[in-house]
Amino acid sequence: MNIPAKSVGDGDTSGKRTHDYRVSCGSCRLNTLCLPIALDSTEVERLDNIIQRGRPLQKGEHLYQEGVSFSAVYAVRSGAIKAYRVTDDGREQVTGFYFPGEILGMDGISKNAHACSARALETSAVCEIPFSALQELSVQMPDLQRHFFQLMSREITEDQQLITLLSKNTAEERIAALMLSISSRNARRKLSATQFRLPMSRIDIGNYLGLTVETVSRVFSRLQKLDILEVSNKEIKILDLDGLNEIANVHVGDDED
Amino acid sequence: MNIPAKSVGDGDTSGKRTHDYRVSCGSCRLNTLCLPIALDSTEVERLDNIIQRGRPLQKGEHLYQEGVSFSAVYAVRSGAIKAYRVTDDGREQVTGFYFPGEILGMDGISKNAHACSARALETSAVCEIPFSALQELSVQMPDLQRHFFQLMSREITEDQQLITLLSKNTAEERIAALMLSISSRNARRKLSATQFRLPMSRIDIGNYLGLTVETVSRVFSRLQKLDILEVSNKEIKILDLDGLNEIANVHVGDDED
DNA sequence: CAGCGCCATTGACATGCATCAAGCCCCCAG
DNA sequence: CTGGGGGCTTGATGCATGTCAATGGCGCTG
Repeated sequence: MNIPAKSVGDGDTSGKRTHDYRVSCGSCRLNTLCLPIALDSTEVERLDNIIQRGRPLQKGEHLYQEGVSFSAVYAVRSGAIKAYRVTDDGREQVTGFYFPGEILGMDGISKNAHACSARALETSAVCEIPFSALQELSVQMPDLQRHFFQLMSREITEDQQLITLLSKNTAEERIAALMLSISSRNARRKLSATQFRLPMSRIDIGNYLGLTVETVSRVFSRLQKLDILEVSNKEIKILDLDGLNEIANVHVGDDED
Repeated sequence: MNIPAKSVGDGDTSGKRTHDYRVSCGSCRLNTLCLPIALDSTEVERLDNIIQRGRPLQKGEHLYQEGVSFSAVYAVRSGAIKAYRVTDDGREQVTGFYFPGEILGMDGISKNAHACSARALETSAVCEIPFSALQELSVQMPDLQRHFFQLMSREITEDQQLITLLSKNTAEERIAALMLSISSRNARRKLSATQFRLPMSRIDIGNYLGLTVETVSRVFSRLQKLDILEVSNKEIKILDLDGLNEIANVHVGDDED
């Protein structure tokens, strides 16, 4: 709700879907972050032609569900999406949060079926990029192919960072790292790096970071007491970016020899 | 640098190292698991032409190091490779183990520099696949492009499985899952699914699974006491595959209501 | 064959986080 | 304005796993 999809805000659902959800890539504010990066204008136009833009997702609505057949990847235009999978014993594991300009769904390529589910954390607009068309286009546009390889590779390295975080770091370090990640992703979009509203619940944060809600809450309280964060429900203000970095960096050099 | 081009295989080296490192993809025992899958024979030949095969890596030798510029991905032909990154505070995080038929190095694509290091856990043979050539070939061979997308996607979903494991599961469950993973990867290569030698140390296992050596050791002892595994140093025999599966599956349905 | 060093095992103890439980805050509906 | 419910916070307690320490086993080297 704090990031209304441009052109969508009024008279959303019901019959008259004549609204232009059809922001083109060429005019999209995010085209320097998203897929079109590294393409020239005629290429962007061709990419634009394969992309589908639908009505925005309401909070809680699914973009896709684990197991359903894979046909497209998605770019977030506004709002926020969480991806999660359900473990064998029925618990949920959040695997990622996706913000405007970011692309999700690539996990589905390998088995031709989505390996996670994705749902909107708040009202969100999303561009659907049919994968078969993207593949064909990639064959014709090597820059696009390369860029998409890079996007997938980035997803891999980010997952590996999370693995490291989960495997080695304390609750405090994990929360600090997440806050910094959100901060820098905001900065990328020219939003405030020090003040933002978390779109996800404490439960989701804990789930993502391998912690319980209670621990998440306690860590926020502690960081507030240390004057590193100011936390008011979902509203976060980073008061001491250096301090936060220090915590996330596992206090390099804290120990003797 | 540590993988001399294939033209170097015979002739150059002193003595009788006339081994042909020049196994071609067409004749490679692993070609149904590896990159060539889904390609017809003329395509395999073209792929084969870009692949470099060097002398084997000795135990402990690096295949590539974090930070060095990225130029190729690698397929394991024999032996075993571990991938790891070094955290900000200098500790190591193992991010994966790679066995014959598996491909590593895709993390380097996004930044054009390797995001992890890779070193041989035992004497290993590796095929080097120059990435720029692979990209060009992919443009000409859509099946190859698709397959490579799938490989990257598989890496993503596997990382996500590890994330879930680290975030939700107990030490016992993690070890059980790793043993099962190795078991099924052995089976894929037509080796025994129930008896094998671990190429990695307890330290590496613990590091990979977010546990200390001591915990790994204790879990092995416990599983042995339960007659689920027979452990003799690195030699593992799975005595009760179902039992192991049950442990890894987090005892579905163990709790009331 | 002896000695050294690394890896693995085992035990005793410490601790960070989970669990359980209670209460509070905020938002929304009526 | 008032009541209810979900999400968040805070406290008390327990447990799984980390930490520290000692010992054992195996392979390598001279």
